[in-house]
Amino acid sequence: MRIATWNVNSLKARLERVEGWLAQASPDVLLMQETKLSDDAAPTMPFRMAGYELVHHGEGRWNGVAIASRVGVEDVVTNFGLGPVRPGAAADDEPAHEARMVAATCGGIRVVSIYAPNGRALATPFYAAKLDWFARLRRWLEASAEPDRPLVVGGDFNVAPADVDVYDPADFVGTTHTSAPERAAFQALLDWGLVDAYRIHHPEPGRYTWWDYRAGNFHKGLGMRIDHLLATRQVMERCLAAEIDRDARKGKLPSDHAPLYIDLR
DNA sequence: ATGGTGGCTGGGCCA
Repeated sequence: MRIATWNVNSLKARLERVEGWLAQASPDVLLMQETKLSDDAAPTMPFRMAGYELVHHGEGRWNGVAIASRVGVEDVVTNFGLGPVRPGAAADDEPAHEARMVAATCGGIRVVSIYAPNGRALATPFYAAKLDWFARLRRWLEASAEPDRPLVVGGDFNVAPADVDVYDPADFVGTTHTSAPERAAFQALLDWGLVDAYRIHHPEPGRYTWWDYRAGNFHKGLGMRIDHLLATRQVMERCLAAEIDRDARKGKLPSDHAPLYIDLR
């Protein structure tokens, strides 16, 4: 069983590339982020034609998460079960106002597709909201999931967990994605009972999932590892491999993220 | 130190 995650940066703009990647990589489950679509604009039919059910949770022009599965979809939960998102609501309003979380059970494994807030800059309300969002994710796991059951939390975490996950830690001092509170929020997920599946299989530095479109950063190798597949022990016991498909970042009009996948026996 | 690219759009905002 292959489970993948990919921040596609607009599923509308990327549909052909996603279809091509499904055909080539043949994942059983694909978690997507930044679909940038409303639910009624979700491309259900193209996925069905490729053999996948599509569960989409979006709000329109920003954010948006989805799960494509060819091994079934059960027990869908969106937005941490808080109800419909309300785009434009105040950041401190409840329920959460952005489409950043959808969960389903696929092939006997609970999968969660998440798109963590970027945070923009330290000492902004957006950064504080990012930390609050991670605290909410952790509380949701405590309330609605079991660390001794098969579970995968995957997506764009917008956190590089360690210095080896960025090309030059000095470049990130005073910025988001590498700050101690963000790393602590990531660690709190591991402490609950999740394992960073890619890092277990790849201790080496210089492995990234995102490269800025600008300044030729991809070709210079200037990236960050901010997309992750975190899995509970029952999944890790079955995990044979974890890979980043860097080739999918190449060519014309790619996403700025590469897909990441794990293979389970 | 700055700006660079891309995807919403239909002017900025966001990443």
